[in-house]
Amino acid sequence: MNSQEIKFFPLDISYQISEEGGVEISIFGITLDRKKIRIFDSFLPYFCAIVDKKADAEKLIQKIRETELVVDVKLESKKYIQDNVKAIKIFAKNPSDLRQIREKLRNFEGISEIAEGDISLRKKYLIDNNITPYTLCGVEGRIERRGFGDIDLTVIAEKITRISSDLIGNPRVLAFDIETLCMGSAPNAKEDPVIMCSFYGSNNFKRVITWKPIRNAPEYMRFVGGEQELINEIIRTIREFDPEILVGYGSDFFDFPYIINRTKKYKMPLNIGWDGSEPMTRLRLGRGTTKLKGIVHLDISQFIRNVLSPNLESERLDLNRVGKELVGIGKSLDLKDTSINVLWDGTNEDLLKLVEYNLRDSEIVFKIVEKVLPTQFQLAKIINLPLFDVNRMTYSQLVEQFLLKNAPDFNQVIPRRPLYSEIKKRRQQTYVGGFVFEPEANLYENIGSFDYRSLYPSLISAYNIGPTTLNCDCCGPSSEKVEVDGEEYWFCGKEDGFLSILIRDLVDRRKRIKQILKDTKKTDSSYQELNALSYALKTLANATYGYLGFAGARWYCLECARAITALGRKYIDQVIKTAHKLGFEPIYADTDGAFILLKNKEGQVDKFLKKINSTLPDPMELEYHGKYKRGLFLGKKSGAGGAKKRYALLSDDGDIILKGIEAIRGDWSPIAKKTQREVVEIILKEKSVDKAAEYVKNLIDKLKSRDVQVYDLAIEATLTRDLRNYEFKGPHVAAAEIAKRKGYFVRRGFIVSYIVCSGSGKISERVKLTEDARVQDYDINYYINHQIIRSVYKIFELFNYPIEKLKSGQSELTNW
DNA sequence: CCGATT
DNA sequence: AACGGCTAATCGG
Repeated sequence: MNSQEIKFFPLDISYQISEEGGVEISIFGITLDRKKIRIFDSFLPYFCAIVDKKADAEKLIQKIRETELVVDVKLESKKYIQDNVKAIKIFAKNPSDLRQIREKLRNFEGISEIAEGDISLRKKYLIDNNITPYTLCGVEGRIERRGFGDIDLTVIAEKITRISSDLIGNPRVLAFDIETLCMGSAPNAKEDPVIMCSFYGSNNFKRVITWKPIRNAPEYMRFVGGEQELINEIIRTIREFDPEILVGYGSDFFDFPYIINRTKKYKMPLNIGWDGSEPMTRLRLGRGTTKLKGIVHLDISQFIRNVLSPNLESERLDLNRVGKELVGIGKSLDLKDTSINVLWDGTNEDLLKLVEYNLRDSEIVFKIVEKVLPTQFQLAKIINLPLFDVNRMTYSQLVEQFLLKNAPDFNQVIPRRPLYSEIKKRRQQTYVGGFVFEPEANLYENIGSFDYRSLYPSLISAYNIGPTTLNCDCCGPSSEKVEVDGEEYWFCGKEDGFLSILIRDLVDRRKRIKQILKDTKKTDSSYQELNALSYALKTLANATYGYLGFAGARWYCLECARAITALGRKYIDQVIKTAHKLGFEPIYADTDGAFILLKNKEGQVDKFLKKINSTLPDPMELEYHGKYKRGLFLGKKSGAGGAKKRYALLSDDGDIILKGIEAIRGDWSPIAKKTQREVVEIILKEKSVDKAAEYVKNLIDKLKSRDVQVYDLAIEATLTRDLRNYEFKGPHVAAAEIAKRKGYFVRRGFIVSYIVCSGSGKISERVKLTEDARVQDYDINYYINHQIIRSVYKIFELFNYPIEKLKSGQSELTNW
C-alpha cells in the first residue's frame, strides 16, 4: 500500500471491460521524471432520463431503481435548454448493460427524452473528473506493478486531482514515412512490399531503413535483409527513440494500415503499444484512424484538412504544397507512386535519391508538427480532450466539445444529437448571410481598410444570443428585438445565456493575450504558447456562429444564426453610411469589413472610428487595419458593376494581396494563373497597361508555337461526389472516367488533372489526363481564349485596351 | 438560347 | 458532418 501522491501528465485515455464486467479506465501518462505511468480508474457509465412535466418523478425513479442491471439512480434538477426539468441519472456497470436498460425504458411512461447517452465514455470521464490532458495532475492509490512492457509504473487510482494548468514541456516527437513499390496504379498492400522507412525526430534524430544495399550511404541509414526485418527495425527504432508523439502524413489511412497488412501477411507482431499491444485501426472509408496504446499517434494531414485548410492558400493539401506554405520546405523530388519502382531498380545514385526523398518527407512532417503542436495543445486544454482527438476534429466537433465540456457548469443537460430525419429537415431551411457591397470596377488609390474585430462572436456576446436566451418567457416580445425578414426575435435581457458567457470569455481572453503579445518579443519563450492560445481561442469563437447553423449540431439554433447575420448586416451598413457622412468614399464591403477611399481626409480616420465605436455595444469594435497604396477591383462578365469578392491590393511595402480572382483558384491552369498574377502585378505596381499587354502577347506567341510545358496547362479538379452521382459529364468528370478506366481508385475526393486537346465537339469529349498528354496535343485556341484571355480580359477592358490586339498581333518584341 | 449543374 | 455569398463555364435540352 502506498498512498503517496504521484505527479503526472495524462497523454491519452481508453477503457476496457474488466473480468468482473466493470468499466476500467486506463490513463496513460508521463511522470515528472519522464517515466511511463498507467493509471487504472473505475467509472460508472450513465445517461439521463428527462422526466415528463406531468409525470410523477418519485414513482418513476422507484420503478427505474427496481429495473434489472440498474446500479444506481440520482434525481437532479437541470436546465434543458430553457426548460427546468427533472433528470434521472441512471448508472450501470458497463455500456452494454446501459444499452439494455435503455431498451427497457422505451416502454416506461413519463420519460420525455433520453439525453447524454450518446457521448463517448472517454469524454464523459474526462469531463466529469475534470482531468485535462497534458496538464499536471496527481494520483493517489495503490502501486500495482513497477514495470510491465514499456510501462514503468502501474497505479490503481483512489484519487486523481488537477494540480496546475501548466502544459507538459518539450514532448518527444517522432515523424515517420514509408515507401512502397507500386506495380499497379496505386500501392497495394497485398502485393507491393514496403521498401523503406524514414524517421525524423526531436533533437535532430534521423534514420532511414531499407533492405537494399547502398554504397556511400549517409551515417543515419540502417540496412536489413528484407521486408520483415525492415518492419522489425521500425518497431525497434520506435522503442529506442521512445516518442511520446508519433506523427505521419496520411498515416491514419495509408502508412499504418499498410504496415499492419504486411505484418498480417507475414503473421508477425507489431507490438508498439506501451503495453505491447498492436495498433487499433478503424477503417472507415476516407476517415479511418489508427490508435496506439500510450504513444499518441497523430496523422497531421487530418488537422491540416479539418482546421488549417481554410487559412492556407494552397487548395491541394499534399505534403509538398502544405510543407512549402507552412514551413518553407517541399519534397525533394516530384515522384509518382510508380516512379518509386524505377528508382528502386535504378543505380546507386537513384537509390540515394530515394533515401533523400524518403527522409525529406519525415522532415517536413516533423517541422509542420513543430509549428502546429502548440495550437493543438492549447485546443486540447480548452476543450479537455487528448491530442489524438483534437488532431482529428472538425470545426463543429471542436465547438460542440467546448460547449459539452462547459455545460455542467451551467447545469445544462447535454441535448442528444439530432436524428437523421431531423438533420434532413434542418437542411431544407436556409437563411441570409453577410452583406456584400458591389464595387465599381476600377483602379483605386489610397484605400483604408476597416473591419469589426471578430464580428460574429462579438454579436453573440453583445446581444446575448444563444438557444437558452432566444425568445425567453422572462422578457417577452416587448423587449429589444432583432428583425430578420419580417420575423422578430429577442434574446433575454435579464440573465446572460450559457453560449454568450462562454463566447465572451473566449473573446475577452484573446483580447488580453493580444495585449500581452504586443509587449512580448517573438524570441521570448512564452511568445509561441501565447500566440497558439490566441489562435485556438479565435478558432473556437469564429466557428461558433457556423455551428449554430449546422444541421448536425446538438445546440442547433437557426434563429440565432439568422439573428447574427442580420445584426452583422446592420453594422456593416452603419460603416458605409457613416463613412459617406464624413466625406469618405466606401468602395467595397463584405460581411464584417470595408475598404474606404481616404482621399485627402486621412486625418479624419480617428474621428470616424470614434464616431462608430461610441455607438457600439461592448465588446464590439471597429478596427483600422491601415491603408493600401492601390487596389484593383474587377468587373463582372455580364452587365455593369464590379464583381464581388474579387480584387487585388498593393500594400505600401509592395506586397500584393489577391482575393477571389482566378490566380488563386484551383480550377485554373498554372499558365492562366501565372499570367493573371503577372498582369495584376504590372498594373498595380507600374500602372502600365502596355507592359502588361506585352507580357500577354509574348505568352500567346509561346502557346501558338507550343513552346510551353504540359504541366503548365494542367487543369485540376477535385471530385465532390462519386462518379455515378454526377448528373452531367463536365470536363473534369470525363477526365476522371478516363482515370478510372486506367485503374485509379476514383471516388469522392479524387483529384483529377487534365488537359483540353484539339479536335471538335464538346470539351468533355477532348480531355486527356495530364500524365498522358504531350505538348502537341493541346488545343491552342482553347488555351488562348478560355484560359489566358479569360483570366485577364476584364483587366484590359477596364483600361479600354482592345482584347483582339492581345491575340492577333505578335509581340512587338518577338516580331522585331 | 436558357436553366441547371458544377 | 461550421455558415452563406458569389461568378462563370459548361452541359443538355
